[in-house]
Amino acid sequence: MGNDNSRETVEKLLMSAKKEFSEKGYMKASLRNICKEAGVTTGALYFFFKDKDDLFKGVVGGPVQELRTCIEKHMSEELEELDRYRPGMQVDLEDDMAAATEAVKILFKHKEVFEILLTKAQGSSMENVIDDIADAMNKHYTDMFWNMKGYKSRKQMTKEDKFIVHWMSHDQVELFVHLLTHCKTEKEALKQLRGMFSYIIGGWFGVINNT
Amino acid sequence: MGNDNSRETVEKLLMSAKKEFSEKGYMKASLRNICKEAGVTTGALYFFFKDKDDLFKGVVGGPVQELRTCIEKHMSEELEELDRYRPGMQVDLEDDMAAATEAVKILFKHKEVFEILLTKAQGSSMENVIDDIADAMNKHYTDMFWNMKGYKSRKQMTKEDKFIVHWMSHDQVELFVHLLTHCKTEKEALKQLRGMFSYIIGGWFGVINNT
Amino acid sequence: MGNDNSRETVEKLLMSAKKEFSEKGYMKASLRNICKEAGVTTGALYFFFKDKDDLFKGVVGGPVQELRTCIEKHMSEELEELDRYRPGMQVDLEDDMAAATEAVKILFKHKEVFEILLTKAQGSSMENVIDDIADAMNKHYTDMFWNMKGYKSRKQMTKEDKFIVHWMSHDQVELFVHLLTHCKTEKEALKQLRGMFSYIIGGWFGVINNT
Amino acid sequence: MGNDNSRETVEKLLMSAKKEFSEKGYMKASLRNICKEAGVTTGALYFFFKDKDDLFKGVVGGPVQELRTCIEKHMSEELEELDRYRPGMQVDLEDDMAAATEAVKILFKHKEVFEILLTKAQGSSMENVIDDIADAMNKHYTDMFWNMKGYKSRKQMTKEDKFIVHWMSHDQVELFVHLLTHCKTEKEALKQLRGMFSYIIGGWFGVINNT
DNA sequence: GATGAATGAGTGTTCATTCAT
DNA sequence: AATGAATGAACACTCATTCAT
Repeated sequence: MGNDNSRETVEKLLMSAKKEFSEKGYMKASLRNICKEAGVTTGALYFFFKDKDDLFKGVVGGPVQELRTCIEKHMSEELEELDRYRPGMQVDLEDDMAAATEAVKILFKHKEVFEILLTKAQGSSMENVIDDIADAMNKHYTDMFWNMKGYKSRKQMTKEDKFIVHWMSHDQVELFVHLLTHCKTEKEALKQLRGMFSYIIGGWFGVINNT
Repeated sequence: MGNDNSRETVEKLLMSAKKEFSEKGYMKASLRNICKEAGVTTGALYFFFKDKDDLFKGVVGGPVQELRTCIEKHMSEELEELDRYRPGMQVDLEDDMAAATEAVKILFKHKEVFEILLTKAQGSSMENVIDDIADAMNKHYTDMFWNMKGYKSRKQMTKEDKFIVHWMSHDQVELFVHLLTHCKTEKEALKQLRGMFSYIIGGWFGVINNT
Repeated sequence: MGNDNSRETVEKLLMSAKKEFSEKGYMKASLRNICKEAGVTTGALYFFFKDKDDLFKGVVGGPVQELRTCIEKHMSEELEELDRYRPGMQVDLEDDMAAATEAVKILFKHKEVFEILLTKAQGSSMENVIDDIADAMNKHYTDMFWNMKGYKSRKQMTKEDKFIVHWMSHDQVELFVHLLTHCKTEKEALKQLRGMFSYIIGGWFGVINNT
Repeated sequence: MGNDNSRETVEKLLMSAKKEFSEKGYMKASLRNICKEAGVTTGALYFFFKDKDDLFKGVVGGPVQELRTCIEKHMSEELEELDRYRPGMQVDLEDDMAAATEAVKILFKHKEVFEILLTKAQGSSMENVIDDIADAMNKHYTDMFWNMKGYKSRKQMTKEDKFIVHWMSHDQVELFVHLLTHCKTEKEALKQLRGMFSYIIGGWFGVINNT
């Protein structure tokens, strides 16, 4: 079990699946096609993967995990920094930029996979991963928000505060999606990153000052 | 021609289709189910609609047109206003808010339809309507941008300028999507609207000043 | 009943049907298409024609009758002539040619219809008309045969005689089919007719002399 | 690969398909019926055959190939013989008869299949095989014709010559069709063959001498 | 005379999945 | 570890035909 032959089969299957999912999306992808392209029978596929959804997870699972880890690391670092923040202080963007740069690098390292995940996952069990990530970021940005607002704790936040933070978290994710789908290379994406940060930061201060 | 009976049949079909598309998305929706639910045979459906896609258009076409008209009206008005703008001037948000309010009202008037369009249209010929709308807005915001930047014309814009404007146009749309999918009622959405505008406007000035 | 309006409707229907049958053949022809092309509803079609097959007869019936009449006339004339025939006599081809010429003229007068009948009637009740005509000719040629052979009556014919006469009758028909489907105009067909008669006549004498 | 079970399934499918095509023709044949009759599901059919047309080819392909091979062999042999021919010579029919006999044997070995091919193939990709065969024979008989006519080459042939040769080639095929559809057994067909050859040969000489 | 609506059985085809070997 | 065969339900769509109005 797990010898070189089987590893090779799995590899061929994943390659072929990535191609098919990328071209047709999860729903229209045909397992038959994937197997034919991989030079393998359907039976073989079902030996390694429970079902279509499991195969999909096989394709996108790794990169997604990598990204999640990166984000979690970033979020805990930023929280520490937050403790040193006092209202009126100029926020140091450099750390954020470093984190975002790292994220962009991961995104482009697995460009095809993330494109599948972002625009072709409908019907699979992972069609909501991005929302999940946004939700995770929401918790983080919530803390950031009341801190910057000068609130004593999360409990002081109004319903409107919560809503706008949720949107901003979501939009943060959307920014990365946009970079991935509108830049051809990592280099190009990194070049645009700073400009987009101006927008996000501007938005944050717009919110902080006006509500 | 188009007597009460047939109108009723079409109506039942559209109701049933709306429900099915809403629950399963365009691709997984079954015409058989739709007909059964409407108490009608498949043949009847095909008397009124060319095919699955035509039925989908029947469901979403009207509201989409309504929204398009609203947006076009708004964009031409805003352009007129732009002629009076001078760098450094405080932008009057009231007109924008009025337009956005109108859009939100349309969105919530056909909430179910727009939700289908936004998240369940994959596979249909209308899967890109939102992107199309964003593109239309892009042209508009491009003009707004170089004007606010103090450029003489669109030609002075750099590649980075164009990219960021594209993103902001896209994000404008995303804002409405967010309102639609995260607010239960029109009333709630309108209440959040002002806060979100702070974000967008803040973002715009962040970009204008920093690039 | 039978006013100008209804006549016009029938005419439009027949035109449209001819076109559709010609393009797709009886089986693949769609009554829906025929009606749409004619600018008429299905109900109207069913007022004038019993069913699909009846419509087909409406299209091809007239020309077929015309051809049948022509053939019958020819066959009775030829029989009279036959009474004057004695073994060894040179057969006068002129009468045959005249008859054949007349037949070719009818065929090309309704070229499209006969092409339908010959190559696109499969599935309709008239798919065997040509065989029927061949059978009718068979009776005629049978008489001609035993006469030329010097037999006293039809009863002297062997099984082989009957078979070959059947074939020759059938082939006579096939000749006309070939002219119709391989010549563009009546003029061209008539030009080829004489050469083809050499073949048929040669065949007849080959049979008469060798069996 | 291709074990006894699967071979058996294919065999049942082909039997059942042959029966259905024979009874209803290609177009009206129902794959569902074929599968039901074969005691197999539609999925099984589609495992072995690409589509309806492929199944049809599966039924008729073998016999057609056999016939084609036979004809090609015959035509090259006859061409060699032609080199020894001088105008006025008596043509030796024995070789032709031998070839025709072989063809008839093939035809009756697969009687049902050839009947399908000749009268029930409309709509399939093989609806023109017989015409194709006739065309192949046309090339062959063209060479034979100008040789017998005493022409130096094919280029001396007139438009009328070409037309009549085309017809004779076509008629040669028609002869076999007639034998197949009007004789019950191979034995009976072979008995009639000689008589029919008298006709064809007579026809050829009629043409050669009179044009 | 003719319409517009509706029927309902039928089509070929595709699918993810299973399982004996 | 992998094959090849088979399942069976589902799919969108088309058809000739009917009939109340």
